[in-house]
Amino acid sequence: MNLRDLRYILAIAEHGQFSRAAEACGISQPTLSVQIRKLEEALGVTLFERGGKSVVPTEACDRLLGHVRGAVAEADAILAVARDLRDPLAGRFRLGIIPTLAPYLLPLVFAPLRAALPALEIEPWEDQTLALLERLRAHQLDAALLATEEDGPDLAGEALFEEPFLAALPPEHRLAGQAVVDEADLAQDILVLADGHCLRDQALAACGQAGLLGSTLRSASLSTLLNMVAAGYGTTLIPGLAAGAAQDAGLVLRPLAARAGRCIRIVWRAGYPRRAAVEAVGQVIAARLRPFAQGAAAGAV
Amino acid sequence: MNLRDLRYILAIAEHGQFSRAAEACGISQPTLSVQIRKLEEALGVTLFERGGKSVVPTEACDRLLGHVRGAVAEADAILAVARDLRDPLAGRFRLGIIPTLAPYLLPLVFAPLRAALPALEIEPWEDQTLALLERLRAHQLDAALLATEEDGPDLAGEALFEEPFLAALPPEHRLAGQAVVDEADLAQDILVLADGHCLRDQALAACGQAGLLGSTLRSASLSTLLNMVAAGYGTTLIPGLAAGAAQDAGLVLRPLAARAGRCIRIVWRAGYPRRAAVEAVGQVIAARLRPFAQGAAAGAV
DNA sequence: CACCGTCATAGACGGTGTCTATGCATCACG
DNA sequence: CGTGATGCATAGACACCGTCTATGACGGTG
Repeated sequence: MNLRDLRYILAIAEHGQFSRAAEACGISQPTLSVQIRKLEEALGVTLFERGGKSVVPTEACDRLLGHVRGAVAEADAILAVARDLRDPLAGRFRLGIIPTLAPYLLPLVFAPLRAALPALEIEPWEDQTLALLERLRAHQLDAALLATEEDGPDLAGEALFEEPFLAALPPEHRLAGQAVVDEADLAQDILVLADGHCLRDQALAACGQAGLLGSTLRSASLSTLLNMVAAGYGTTLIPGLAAGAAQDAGLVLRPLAARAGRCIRIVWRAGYPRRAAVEAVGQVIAARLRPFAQGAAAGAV
Repeated sequence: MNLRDLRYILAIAEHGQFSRAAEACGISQPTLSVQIRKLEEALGVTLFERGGKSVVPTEACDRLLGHVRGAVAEADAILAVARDLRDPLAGRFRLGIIPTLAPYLLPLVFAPLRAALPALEIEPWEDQTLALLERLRAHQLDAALLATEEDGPDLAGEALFEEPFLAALPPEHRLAGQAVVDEADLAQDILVLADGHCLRDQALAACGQAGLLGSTLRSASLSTLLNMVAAGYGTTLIPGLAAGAAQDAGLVLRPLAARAGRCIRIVWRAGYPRRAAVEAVGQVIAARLRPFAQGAAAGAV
């Protein structure tokens, strides 16, 4: 039995197919067939039931899979720690980012990150909070940028910066004349994102949950939402970093009376060995965002 | 990196010496030296500080050792679990059984199965033929006991025993006086099971499909059917193993002139890897039913 | 009926883990 | 300060095994 074999098992279990799994492992399909057969003989256990088109893990395989994943994860940890010992700030770094943050934050921080951490190959991965947490726990991400509060005892997090919310209005809207908009006033015709976006819940919470009735329309993306508001379908509440995009869409932005906002945090697994890399990435992002935070404190972004 | 290499690391860490560690691993000392050096080069980390007499793990090695132990422990767990799973006559065995067979067969074969295959945890699953075939193909059953003929090329089956049908009559019925009942005579007032039961189709086929018009009432279960017949609503045709239950309900049973009956088969997926378990289960059931088959040949069950 | 996708099998090749033989460094000791 | 003992490193030979390409068997599909 070999670590390589274990990775083969995981690949087949994931792809449900020998050929795809072989491709994913970078070997030929016959090689994979032979290796799995040898492994099955060595273990004395049939791992997969081959039936024409489909390859289904046997119950025996299911009972082994946990340990297989464990062994592979530990092996990966060894490699990661070794790399970290050579140079903590080098290697691939998979960073999850929520969709209401990624398009506005990444352009800001990508260059500074490359400059400060040239050896760190940052791979952004954009998805909603729950999906990111899942991938994080599955060791498919090294860290994630989230706007939610706590994530369980197996994860750790650190606040990077505060992002105030802004009222986004069509120019002709009755509230556009005010210098500051009260959150409760927004609630009457607020448009929110689709389920799963943390911004949706936060926007509704800031406005006292009222907007729910008024808006059956729930946009899948923030940019769609901005265009909907620009077309006069209602108002919305946007994160500060999206101010530029909102202005480009022709919207009027106003600070909120109660200064509602969200806190962007970087989150990682509690046992993650490359803490230095997480810290460094967090530092760079927080440093890049500091001028914006001061601007927000002054009431304009 | 290799699981073998990881065991080498642990051996050296334990013995504090290459030669002893090599001996413990069953390899020569030069081999161990070479392998560790290669591993150190691959990881880019010096693992042991060789100082003349003493071999001391580096700090880097200390930080890796936990993961190394973890990986080796998981690998050992895989081997241990596989050893447990090696016996095909052990573990869960999900056996589908049709409703017109289960209540009468299970009490007969459950004890013999436990006696002959003590490590096999048989989980009966009672449902109609089509549902069982679906679950079988979906890998949610290991095998099924059916009374139908063929099931497609992706499945295989083996006959276990023949089960003759019997005419079941109320004692006061006009046919009750006959020693043998002709199938066609039953057709006039036969009651049958609801759609989906294979016994329904087989009973109608045996009687020439005639009974369909006479009986708008279609029972959902065989025991309901027996009670309906006992109450004088008609006659019916029951599988031999239900004879006891029918007599308990106060019915008169008569053999059929054309000796209609059904064949109980055990069916499994063509590619199912635990053939030995299927064979063993089939053998035990067939052996238990052999005395009944002789009794049926003599005309009474 | 031919074609495509899938897994299994066969034979050839190259890498690598293993061995034995030997060299080198360190340490104990007379 | 030699000398032997002990322990790790190096070198070359060999065998195994993981890999490849080519091909076969099987099932589904146009």
